[in-house]
Amino acid sequence: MPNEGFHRHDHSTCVETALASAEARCAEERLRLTPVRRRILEILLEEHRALGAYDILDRLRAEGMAAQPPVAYRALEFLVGNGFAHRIERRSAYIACTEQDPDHAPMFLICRSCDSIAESSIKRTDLAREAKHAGFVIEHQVLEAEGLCPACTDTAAP
Amino acid sequence: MPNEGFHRHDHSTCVETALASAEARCAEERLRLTPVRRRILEILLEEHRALGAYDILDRLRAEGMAAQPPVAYRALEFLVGNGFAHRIERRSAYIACTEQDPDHAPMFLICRSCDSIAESSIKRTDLAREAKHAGFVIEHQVLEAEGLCPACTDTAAP
DNA sequence: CGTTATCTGATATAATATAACACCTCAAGA
DNA sequence: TCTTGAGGTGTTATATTATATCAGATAACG
Repeated sequence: MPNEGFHRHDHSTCVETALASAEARCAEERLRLTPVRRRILEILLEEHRALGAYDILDRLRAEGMAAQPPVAYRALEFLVGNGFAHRIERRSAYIACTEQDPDHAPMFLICRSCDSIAESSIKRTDLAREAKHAGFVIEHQVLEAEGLCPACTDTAAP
Repeated sequence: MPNEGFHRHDHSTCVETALASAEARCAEERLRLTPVRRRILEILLEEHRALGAYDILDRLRAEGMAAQPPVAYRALEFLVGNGFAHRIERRSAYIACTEQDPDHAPMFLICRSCDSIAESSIKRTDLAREAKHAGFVIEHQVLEAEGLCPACTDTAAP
């Protein structure tokens, strides 16, 4: 299914699967998925929504782990840098990655009413074409759309 | 010219033209382009790059205007809300708008080397099509691409 | 002219993010 | 085996970005 962000699904297995595949890729590419990094990815996967760095720190603190801001920011830098998570700029928040396709750039659909976020995607070339007109070489794309998700279109304030 | 962000141009006239057209539109739509708002728009136009709210406050302070954070944030809210400026999420910064076409969403090309920013654009429908698959209604789009501008492609670090 | 909405000025504080340094650990090379 | 260096963690302190709130001013409009 290309986009399950706004749909129910079996959550415990999806967390396990994603964690396992992250572990596999780290082993393959000699990346160190240390305990803090792994736990933070797991938290993001469990929540299945965007969390602020300080939300994550609260969780870590509750579990007795080290919880100074750099702990979260460093782990998030690793996770985002390696494609295991994304930063949602509009929210200054972080969310686990649910699709990894090198040909597509992630696109996020953020509901202003219920704050749910779905990860969609767009062909990388679609934006690259625009950039090319300006002689610009894209290294990182931010595609975020804010609006109303299917569940909120009827009920939310205008 | 569709995109002059990475090119030289006559700057004093472009500031004047943009200000005049902002004034015209405000008169037309009963929007209040007050002195602070006008001055901040002018600063953004003069700089022709993205400024942080506190950069703007420094400028205001130097000119003897009120310069508490809310002064800038309120004016920026007005300017962004009415399309006279944009917020660059990747930089937590603000830039004057250089194109206004209701059919197109602004797209920003941010050079990671020299930090220049060009405003390009993309058909609104291009992203809306993706969103529609998810039953999502877009109200606001953020399209930002980070990379290297033409002037930096050769010289910048990899 | 009076009323109401909008805007400004100011203080305080919240939320987000980074700098810097000591220490640890583990693998690669001498 | 030693040692050395890169990358990771823990911690303190601080920087940067943004908002809540309330009192007073000004404009819009009947």
